[in-house]
Amino acid sequence: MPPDAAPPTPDLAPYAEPLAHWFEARARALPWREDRTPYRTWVAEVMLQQTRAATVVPYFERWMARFPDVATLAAADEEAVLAAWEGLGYYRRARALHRAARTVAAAGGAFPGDAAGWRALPGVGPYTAAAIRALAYGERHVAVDGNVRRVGARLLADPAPRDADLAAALAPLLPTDRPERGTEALIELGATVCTPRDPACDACPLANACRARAEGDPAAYPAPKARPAVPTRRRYAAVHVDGDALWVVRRPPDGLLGGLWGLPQGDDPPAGTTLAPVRHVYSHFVLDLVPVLRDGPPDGDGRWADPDARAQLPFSGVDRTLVARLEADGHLASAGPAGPATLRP
DNA sequence: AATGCGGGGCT
DNA sequence: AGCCCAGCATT
Repeated sequence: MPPDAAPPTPDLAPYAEPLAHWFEARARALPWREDRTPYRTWVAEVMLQQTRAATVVPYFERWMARFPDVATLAAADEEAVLAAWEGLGYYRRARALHRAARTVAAAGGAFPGDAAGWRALPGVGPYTAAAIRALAYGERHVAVDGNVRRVGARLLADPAPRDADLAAALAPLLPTDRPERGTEALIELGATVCTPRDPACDACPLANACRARAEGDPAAYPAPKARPAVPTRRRYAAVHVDGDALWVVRRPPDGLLGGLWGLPQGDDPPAGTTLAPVRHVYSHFVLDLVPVLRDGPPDGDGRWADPDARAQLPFSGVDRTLVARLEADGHLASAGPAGPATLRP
């Protein structure tokens, strides 16, 4: 071998059992791991799309208490489903989960029997389908998510590996018995040891096989993605108040915050009293939302929401912030713990 | 292949 | 102030 050639791809098979044992000894106790039914695994994997496990845990617990099985979920109102999802983000996931539950229920309540069936459900893509098959059914294959992509990129010292190539290259890491331990171990390793910055290689069961570590700078893999700068948008929220009620509208089902309720927004300033703007940071833009106190009746479709209704309806983060601000500044009555809400010292 | 889609935790 | 997360749907 020439002296400047890259080291050969490591033989990973000897690491399969150490990896599985590492997982059994060190894995975090997460609720969806307690009872690996297809329903629980499916709900967890959809919640975990682009969302950290620690964030998901309380949502998953509440969800399972509220919608313990697919029939219960299918029978629920979309409003209740979105309310249970409020704060988790990417609300299309909740609507897809709900639609898929109704599809499954309409088919007699049985989950799909093969990969193609799972993949056909809304909200189930390549990763989620692979994860459900591996984790809930024990099928032997690697599900490639962001964690596995990073672990694999470092293990092979490949700046931008393709998912299919990675699944094949990492397959030898699945143990002979209960291969799902290996699949989940790779995910767990990426989440807790092989982290994006400052990986804990001393704690890694694969350290001796890792080409990126041998090179000296494992955090250099995978290659960082260029991200466009996020623009700032100024928009206006119409504030109509009637007693303790606030006028709210439902957002269109698709698009940003689809299906959630909130104050009517527009690109142009309506007539009225302008209040201090509320800033909210989304992934792809920064919103400066300017509340405007309006006189007269609202127009268009919507409803009046008193404090109780505001607690029940699904709202986005910025609308929650806005309502809290209006209440704190005395523009809107809140639901006081005792006595009339409008009573002020 | 590129873009839209949340919110939060960490550095 | 970035970065990125147990990704998917759409174009």
